Amino acid sequence: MVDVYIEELDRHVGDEVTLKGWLYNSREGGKIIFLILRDGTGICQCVVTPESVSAQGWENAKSLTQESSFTVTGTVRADERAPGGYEMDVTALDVVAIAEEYPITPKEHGIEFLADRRHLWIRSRRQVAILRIRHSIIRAIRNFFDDRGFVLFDAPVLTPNAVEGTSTLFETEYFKLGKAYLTQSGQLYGEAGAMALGKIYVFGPTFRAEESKTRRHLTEFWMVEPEMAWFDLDDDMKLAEDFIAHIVQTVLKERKAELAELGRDISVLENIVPPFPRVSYDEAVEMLHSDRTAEMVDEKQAAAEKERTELLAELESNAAQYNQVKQWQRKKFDAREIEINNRVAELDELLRNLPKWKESARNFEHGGDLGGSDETLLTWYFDRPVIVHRYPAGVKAFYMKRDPEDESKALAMDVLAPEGYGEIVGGSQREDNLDFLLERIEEHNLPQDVFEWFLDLRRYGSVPHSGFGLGVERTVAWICGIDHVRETIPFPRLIHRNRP
RNA sequence: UCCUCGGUAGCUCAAUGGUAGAGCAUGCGGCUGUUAACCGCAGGGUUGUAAGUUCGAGUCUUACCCGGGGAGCCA
Repeated sequence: MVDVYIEELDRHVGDEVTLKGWLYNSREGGKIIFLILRDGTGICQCVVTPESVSAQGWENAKSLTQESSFTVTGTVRADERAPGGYEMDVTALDVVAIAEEYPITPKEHGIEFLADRRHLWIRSRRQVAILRIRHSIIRAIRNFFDDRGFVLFDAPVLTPNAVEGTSTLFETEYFKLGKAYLTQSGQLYGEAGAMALGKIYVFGPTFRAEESKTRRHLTEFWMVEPEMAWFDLDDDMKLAEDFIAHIVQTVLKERKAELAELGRDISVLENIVPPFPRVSYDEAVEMLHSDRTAEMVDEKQAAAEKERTELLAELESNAAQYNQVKQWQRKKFDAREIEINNRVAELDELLRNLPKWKESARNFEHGGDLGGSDETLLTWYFDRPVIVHRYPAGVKAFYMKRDPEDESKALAMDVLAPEGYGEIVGGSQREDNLDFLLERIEEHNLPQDVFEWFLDLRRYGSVPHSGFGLGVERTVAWICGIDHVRETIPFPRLIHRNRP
């Protein structure tokens, strides 16, 4: 008898094997029980009848509650009807632990309820799929850099100062040395690493104490930050697009089943190959001002209104039939009503926002930073991530190098993911001239003394260098096609939540 | 910090100012191929908190608490 995982069942058709796991769901039909077993690698329907198992085995099967742990032995059989494609005809079943009444039922739940039970929620198929994709993404990130001669370079989490002097950071007392802060970026340390090792990447958790309450923000998130000596902005952009394409193509290769579980449209991801379109800030502003952008907003508006009307018509028609149909049909109607109400609420919000987006794009003032809606509109032009480069220096960090061809611009670039996911990468060529950097520090009213070590990097053999940061959770959300980063990390830290 | 939406059964949601409901979950009964199984029965409520208007408040008003979405900022 051999113990196997559900993901290995395809190699054991016809064999008698043992599965170990938890009861995901069950259906009982008098003299037959269907047990849906999950083991972390997948789910498998196990069929039990009084003839197939001992009297004790039959009693065991009947006693199982949702999430009870148990082991089953039986013969593996391919079955078209089964989720996952394989079923087991059970010959023996042992209970390990009967679960108390499990709070997360196979029906719908609200986000607060689920977040309070995140330690259990991660057992759900959807969450398992997301976390497995996250794992593949992180492995793809490390492989990409490792295969190209980058050295992993860990930056400290506790730092004595704010990197960019702008964001609000988590603060703590550090013995007799005064305040210390949780890092908001490993970048400055990464620059030191690049001067020592050539090409490095910092990979770790990052903290922001801003009160951002949106689907794109966590207070604790993971960021990977490559930093390369002898790279200019063009090299930086080329690396970023190869990097992102590599991540997406790796997930497509390794996690087809999980993407299917999430209902992700694969064809959208298959487009993600280099080269990515490059748009300068100046061009981006022109695009925002263009008639084409206004038209696209109008088209979206019309499509949203049409969908809204159709959904409401369906709701009305269902309500009219409600009293004449069978009970099972009523349940379908009830479920559909919730679905429609949610979608209509989404559409209503979109319809409220679109006119504002249109206005804001039309009236965008050259020199300002791109807002969230402006970024979204820009991504509508392309079927893959778009790189926006050469932003006004005023809206970017002090350490970014000015464009020699236009001193008002910084050699910065952001990569915006399609489908409204927005900024997943931010990077730049760094200022390598000591005097210019000193000027910037003064302009930004930053304390020079805490940056002395950083200035040393320019004093002792300064070279052109560049780097960028990629937000892991935003990347996971985009690739998975899910609408909130809180589902992309095992235990999300949000402004109103730090437990479990 | 600001804007906006919400809080009704364990869960997801209904309920013109007029007797608080449904589905799921739970318990019991039925059913040998179910796919969020189905059919029947049962138990289950201080409508977020406090005050106010009213003959009467889940519903209207005010304040507060908690949460969702968004702005700013950013990955």
